[in-house]
Amino acid sequence: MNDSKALDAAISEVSNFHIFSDLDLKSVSALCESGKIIVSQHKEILYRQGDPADSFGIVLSGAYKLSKPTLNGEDTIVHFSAPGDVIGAFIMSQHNPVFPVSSYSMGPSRFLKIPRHVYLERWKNWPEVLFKIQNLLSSRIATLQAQKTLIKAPLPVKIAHFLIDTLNKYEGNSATSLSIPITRKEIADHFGASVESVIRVMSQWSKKGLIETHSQQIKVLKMDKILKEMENF
Amino acid sequence: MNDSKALDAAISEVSNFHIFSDLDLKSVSALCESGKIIVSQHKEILYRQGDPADSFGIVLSGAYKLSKPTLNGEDTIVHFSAPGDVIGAFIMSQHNPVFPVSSYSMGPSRFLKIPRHVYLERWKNWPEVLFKIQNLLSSRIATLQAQKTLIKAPLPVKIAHFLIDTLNKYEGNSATSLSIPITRKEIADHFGASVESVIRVMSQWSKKGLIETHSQQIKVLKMDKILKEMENF
DNA sequence: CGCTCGGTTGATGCACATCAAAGGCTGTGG
DNA sequence: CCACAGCCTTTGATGTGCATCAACCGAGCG
Repeated sequence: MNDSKALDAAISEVSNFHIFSDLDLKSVSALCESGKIIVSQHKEILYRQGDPADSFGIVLSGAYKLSKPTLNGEDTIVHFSAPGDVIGAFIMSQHNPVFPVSSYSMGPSRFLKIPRHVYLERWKNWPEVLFKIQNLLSSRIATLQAQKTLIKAPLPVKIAHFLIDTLNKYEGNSATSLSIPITRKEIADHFGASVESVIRVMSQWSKKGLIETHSQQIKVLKMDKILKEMENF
Repeated sequence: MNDSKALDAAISEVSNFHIFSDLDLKSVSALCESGKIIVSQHKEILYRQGDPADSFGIVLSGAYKLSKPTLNGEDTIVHFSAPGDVIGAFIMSQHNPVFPVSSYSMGPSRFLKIPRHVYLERWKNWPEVLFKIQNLLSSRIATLQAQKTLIKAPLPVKIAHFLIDTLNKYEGNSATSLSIPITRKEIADHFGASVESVIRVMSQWSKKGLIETHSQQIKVLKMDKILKEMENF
């Protein structure tokens, strides 16, 4: 088996992420003990909402979307997880935790899955780590709150914000092209809009040459004009 | 000065809250060192968004709303804080933190304000406490996510949910009457709706005898019918 | 080759927003 | 003590952004 070799590789990978930024390799290994690397293709399910949560983990590469069905059966996308994001750690300390949302891979992705007992035995008693998780949580709250200030904005403004934010998050500040595949439906589900409306906005932009998409890879051609869109409210 | 006496009283008060539930009085005192009790009347500002955050604290009684201006100058209410809620703790560990939202009292309220250095020296190094804060944060995320599943729901459904949730949160499960004053504008700002629309929904309910309001105190008369409203989607 | 999935487009309707006007209530200052 | 301003609520008239419904196309795929 080269399972343990793969795990070692993953450990050196995660040690670069912010959450482990000032820990040595040995500590990181301890935190990732019994970790398993999950490799997902496009649109595979990682965790199903309602299932008992006996593991959590860290996104290594690609992306996962967290979604929750609405009352009438549709889906709402609650969060897009980028590499370095922790999924499920926040609920590990509950008694018999259950996943509050489902997680699906977006394009080929990798995830380091760690059993719950490692959380309870190691993570939970390690102040520095708790602390880092707290930071992750609070930045996630900040994101959700920032999104809330857009509720009254018209759809094009929301989509423009989404594009800019997602570019920053996944590709860094100066990037213009999104490597993870995102469908219009997913954008719609993120805002509670309809696919058709999202399409109408984005195909306008395509026609005007502001953006370009090839098989779900979105590319921003005229960043300045997209930024202009954001100002309409 | 009976400042210290008042502080002692507040400390025994907070020690009942969930966040301190399994700490002894001495520990709680240590965590609340140099705390000051802030007494607010209706609609007074506690923290202003953008101001440097050199303190944080715990809601003792009443309620505070956390709001953030939208891009065009209006307000979005991001969270209602009940007694026992911690305000601002999540950002204490940033360098030169700044409040991401403004906080206003709703009706007469009291707040135990604790200087930032106490957080950095005591709270931050106390695993059990970090842990409790993590729980608070994750339940706040759960709330925000749950709200997100309502984006597509029609306004009456949203308002019904709001009433039920707020009743549970502030008054407990079986209560029917909200003691904190909430205006229709505040409900509207919570959803990004217009005051008029909220009024139209709620005055229908008033006419049908489902609810009753006297000077911003909302009372639910026919809980079952309100629960029915929630099912329309 | 038929199937599903993502994208697209047009026609129609509705749930809200917006605008406008008014009355009650509270506090404030002349 | 009255006038006035500000806030909250209300109601009606009008407009519009977006959902919904329906149909179609192209691409990948078992």
